Amino acid sequence: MQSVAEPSDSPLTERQRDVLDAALGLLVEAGDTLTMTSVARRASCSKETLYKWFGDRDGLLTATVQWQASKVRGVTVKRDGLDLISLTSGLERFASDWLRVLSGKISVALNRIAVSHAGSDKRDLGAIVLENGPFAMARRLMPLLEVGREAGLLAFDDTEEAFRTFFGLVVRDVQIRLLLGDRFELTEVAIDGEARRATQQFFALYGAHTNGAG
Amino acid sequence: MQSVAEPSDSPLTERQRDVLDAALGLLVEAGDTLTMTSVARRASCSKETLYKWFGDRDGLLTATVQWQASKVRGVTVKRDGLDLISLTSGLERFASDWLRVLSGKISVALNRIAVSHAGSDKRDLGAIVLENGPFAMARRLMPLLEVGREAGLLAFDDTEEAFRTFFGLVVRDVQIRLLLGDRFELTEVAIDGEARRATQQFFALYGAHTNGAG
DNA sequence: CCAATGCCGTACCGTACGTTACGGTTCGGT
DNA sequence: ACCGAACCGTAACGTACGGTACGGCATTGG
Repeated sequence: MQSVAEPSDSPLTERQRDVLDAALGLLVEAGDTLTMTSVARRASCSKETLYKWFGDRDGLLTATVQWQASKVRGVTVKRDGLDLISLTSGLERFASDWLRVLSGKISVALNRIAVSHAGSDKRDLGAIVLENGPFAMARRLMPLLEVGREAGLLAFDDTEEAFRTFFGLVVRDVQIRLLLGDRFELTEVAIDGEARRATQQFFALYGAHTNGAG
Repeated sequence: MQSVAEPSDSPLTERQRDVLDAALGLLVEAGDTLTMTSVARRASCSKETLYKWFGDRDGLLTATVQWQASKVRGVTVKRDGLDLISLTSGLERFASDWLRVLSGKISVALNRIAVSHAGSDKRDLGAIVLENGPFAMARRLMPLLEVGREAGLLAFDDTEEAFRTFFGLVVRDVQIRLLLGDRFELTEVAIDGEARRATQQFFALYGAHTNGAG
């Protein structure tokens, strides 16, 4: 076991990013059945290089998931001049963005990989996906909710509770059905409709003009 | 390829059920890394018998998932004398039962297997899990919701819409976090609390005394 | 022009595991 | 007592794939 450069330590070269993109494409197409040989062929590189750069198969998978995660860093929330209209549209955009990402082939493939490797004693892909999936959404959304509360538009005690309810209203059974392979038509307009409904229901539960939660 | 008795065709013998129980235990412990050899050893049977009974590894997994599914057939809904109290308690029991099953080791293991095999061109475990998971819950719950509507206690247009919202309020991010390997404390009292909250929120959205949905 | 380095392509190795084959044992039927 | 079926235990086979070794080429620096 020689010392291998951790992907998080050193920034990736362009060639390495190309290799990871190739791996990502194969992950989407073939899922967990992707082989080191297929990655090498797709990326037009040698297996030796794969092992030198990423250590082993698990390292390659981890680096691929992290690479995709690094591509979808979220936008931040600006706290100024928040009224009901902008809060509503902000929540709706969050919801539709989330559904769009969630139903994308890449997200489905990565979640599948992470789920099937969960509980393994090796590097934990599940933690990475959690960190860049639900937890990232929470980090982006919870400040917005609290700003809404400070502006007197929302009423709740526990921000995380409120977030998780919003999550449930938005995602419902969509993600698990996608992961389990259910054929799923989720058009752009359907996503926008879902986002509007979820936001509306969230206001019905946590809007300041109604009774608070709990 | 000789003709193999499909598990759905012929009822299982007691010995076969024992074998499948052994496979189920290994599935929970080892996940998808279970080997035919390990199942044969655990079940004290020969590999030849496994192949004769179940065809191949995939057939064994499928039979195991179906066997577990057949064990958790749900209870039916009685339509008589439904008032607000019994509807509420019915929904709460549904929710708590669902969360209890969902967070169980067997459910997590089976969903992991099904997710990691989804998209394969072989027998579709995902469809089986979907059928006996979310869809089974829908089949059990939707009649109850409609009875509640007929009794003037609930107001909604689309029963499936209402069910999926209930699903979202109950499950939220619990299942995906469990599948991704997040350590999760979900005690009995916590489950009951979650069930009460979800039911309460569902009434806030779909109760007949409030505005209907959409 | 000449190392030296880095990487490609490929052949190769070791192993794990699905699958098959086979001898030995139990057991119900006649 | 004999037969055949079913099954156990285990050895053996075939293969796919992770991981390694090595020869050749292209680029860089001197």
